[in-house]
Amino acid sequence: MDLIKIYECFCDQTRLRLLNVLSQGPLCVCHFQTVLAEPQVKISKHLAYLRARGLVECERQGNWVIYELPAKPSRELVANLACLRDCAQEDPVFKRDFARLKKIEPACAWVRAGEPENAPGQCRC
Amino acid sequence: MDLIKIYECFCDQTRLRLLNVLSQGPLCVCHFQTVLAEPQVKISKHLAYLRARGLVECERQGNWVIYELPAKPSRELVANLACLRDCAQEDPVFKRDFARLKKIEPACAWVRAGEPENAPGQCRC
DNA sequence: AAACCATATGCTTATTACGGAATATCAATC
DNA sequence: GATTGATATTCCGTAATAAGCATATGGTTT
Repeated sequence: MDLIKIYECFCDQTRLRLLNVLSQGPLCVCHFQTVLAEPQVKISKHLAYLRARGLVECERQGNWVIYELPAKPSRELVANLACLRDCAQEDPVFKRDFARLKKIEPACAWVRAGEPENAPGQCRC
Repeated sequence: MDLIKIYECFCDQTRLRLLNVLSQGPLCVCHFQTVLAEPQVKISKHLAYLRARGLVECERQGNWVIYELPAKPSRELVANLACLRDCAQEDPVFKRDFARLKKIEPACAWVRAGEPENAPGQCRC
């Protein structure tokens, strides 16, 4: 029963926030730190947790590691992410994350565009 | 963030099975034992877990305790139960539970009908 | 190669979760 | 009131989780 893995990932607030933000597109770890305003260890560990259960995938690009939702997500994952997205609509925490995400959008445009050659020498967020 | 409580309840297989079966209507504990084919302690504890988080409600009727989904479920709960129902459609474990539920339907008709006066003197399942 | 940056991994502690065996509660019946 | 039936709780051991600190890794730059 693969559903369990999904719900194990969903039952922590930090992970829900990560997944919610990821629904807007790929990001690298430093961006998560800024958007969630949580320490690096915390972000990194929860991403590892998600990765171990197949809820996210990642790819290294130089110093940066880009995380994104699976390219071929299961039916269950799609359904539950949609449900989450729906439920999170009004939640202040999720809304705040989205607001901060919008703010740093310029700084992470190269990720979304898939242009590692445009990555800054140093993190800008 | 109330979503977390929901997902905490969802991340155990026994609880998912309980909720799935409950989606068909109220039942009492002995019925769950038969349908899930799990020991009494296990069923009772997981029902208590669900109750503590508001995912189920219960009412005593003589020797029996009837469990059901909340009369006024939150928007999030409704959405997630629907999603679960959708995802569980083809799962063999859930399907087996439904099959066993159908088998004992006569034995628990009085629960669904809300007729405690028709409860048998002794458990029939 | 040394310094630096972004990210990951041990290690520790506290908390919570799960299961089973035994026992307790609560209600009905004899 | 003693017994029986249905359900809940306690106690135990084990395992998983979450968080922080310190440190390690992998890659880039000088």
